[in-house]
Amino acid sequence: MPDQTKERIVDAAYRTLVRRGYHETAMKDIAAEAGVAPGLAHYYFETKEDLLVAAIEHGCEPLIKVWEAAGVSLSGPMPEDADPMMFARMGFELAKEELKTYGGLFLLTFDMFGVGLHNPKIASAVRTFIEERRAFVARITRAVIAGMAEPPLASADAIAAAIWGSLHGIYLQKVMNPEFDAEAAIDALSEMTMAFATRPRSTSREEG
Amino acid sequence: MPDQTKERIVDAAYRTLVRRGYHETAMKDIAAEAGVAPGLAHYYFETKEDLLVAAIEHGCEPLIKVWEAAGVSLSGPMPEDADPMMFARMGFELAKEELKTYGGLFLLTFDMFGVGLHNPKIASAVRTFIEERRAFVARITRAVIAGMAEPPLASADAIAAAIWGSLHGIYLQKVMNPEFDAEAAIDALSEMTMAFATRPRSTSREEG
DNA sequence: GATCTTTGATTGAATGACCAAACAATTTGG
DNA sequence: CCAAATTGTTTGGTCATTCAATCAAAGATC
Repeated sequence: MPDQTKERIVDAAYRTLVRRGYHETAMKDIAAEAGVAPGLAHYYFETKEDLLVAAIEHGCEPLIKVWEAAGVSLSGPMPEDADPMMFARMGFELAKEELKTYGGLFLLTFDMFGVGLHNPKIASAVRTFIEERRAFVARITRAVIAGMAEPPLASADAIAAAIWGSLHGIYLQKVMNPEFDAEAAIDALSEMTMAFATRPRSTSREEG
Repeated sequence: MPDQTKERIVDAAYRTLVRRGYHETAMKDIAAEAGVAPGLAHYYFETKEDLLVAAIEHGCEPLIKVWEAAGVSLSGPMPEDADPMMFARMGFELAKEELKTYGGLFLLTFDMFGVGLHNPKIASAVRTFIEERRAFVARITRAVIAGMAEPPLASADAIAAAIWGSLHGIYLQKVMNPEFDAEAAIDALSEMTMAFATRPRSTSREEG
């Protein structure tokens, strides 16, 4: 029962935070959603911030499982035998799928970003969150660069930051406006990066 | 004096909101920063939300002036005689400059995004904010596409969404971590888009 | 020119509500 | 019987917004 209860609280927190947002949900709202007394949330989580972090991690679980089912782990290395271009393409496809299926998680993520702007504890969680995912993109980027006819001027890390940033910028637009065609934007990003990765060796180019 | 006072309150709001964030600043903090009585802020602005919107607009003013000094208006058309590629390149350069000079504004912008996630009034302001800027990028994109050897599969709007998104994703990384090398990321984005825009006509390519 | 009047600007103190966290008391399960 | 789990209340504080009262200045009246 104890572990079950904690899990129930985290799940209730996730649902409530997605629905109402961090600053608009009270601890007792979460407790009510979980069907427990107001005080119990503080028994398992010292602060509301801790509960937010737990809720985000909880929300990310299914998403990470999808990636691992596809043979990729967020923190582990890329499989050596795989085609990096295929991985990149798959990444964009998965991104589209995730946005469609786990829209609430992205909402909560941006909420966390907002809170993290002026809250050290959340800020630290946000930095970890970003770095982990950006490093993942960087691993794929490095592998793709290794196969390019002419290596780019920019570092793999810089390119990864631009690509990860673009995905999240697209997520933002989608979260702020459900009418927004995020799939088309991700396809455009995919087309640009793929064209960049496969461009032929050129005689001369200028610098940015 | 009356107009001056309102301006003073908006300016105080901008500074206080940047420093402490929307949810962590009280109306009376803003009033204190402006050197007026607590009630006066509500005399000029019905709600705290209105003051946030006014503060953002106030913060954007110098930035818009820089663009107009460079011959571009956010909402107007592009000058017909200009080289679109040059405009694009200049856009990326200005983006780097802005991020260095007006870091606080970006912080406040992301704060507004966070608040807008669950606040209809702010959400509407955010949508306008995004659409205005994305449309601006789209105008440049359209002009660039017109000069491409082989037009892209993606629409100009989709490409603009990916590029604007990337810039803001990069801003986000910078805001969350000052160590982050945003200039390198913007250079990488610039390199990718420029390479894409100038790529030669190819015999055959696959779809994303 | 002196006094009254109006209007808008400004003040500072309520109001009314909310909430995170702490806590003492009770229950449960081993 | 004990320790962990759970309850529901209290605490101590916050804050947006309202409001009655003051103030300053600009007309209006005589």
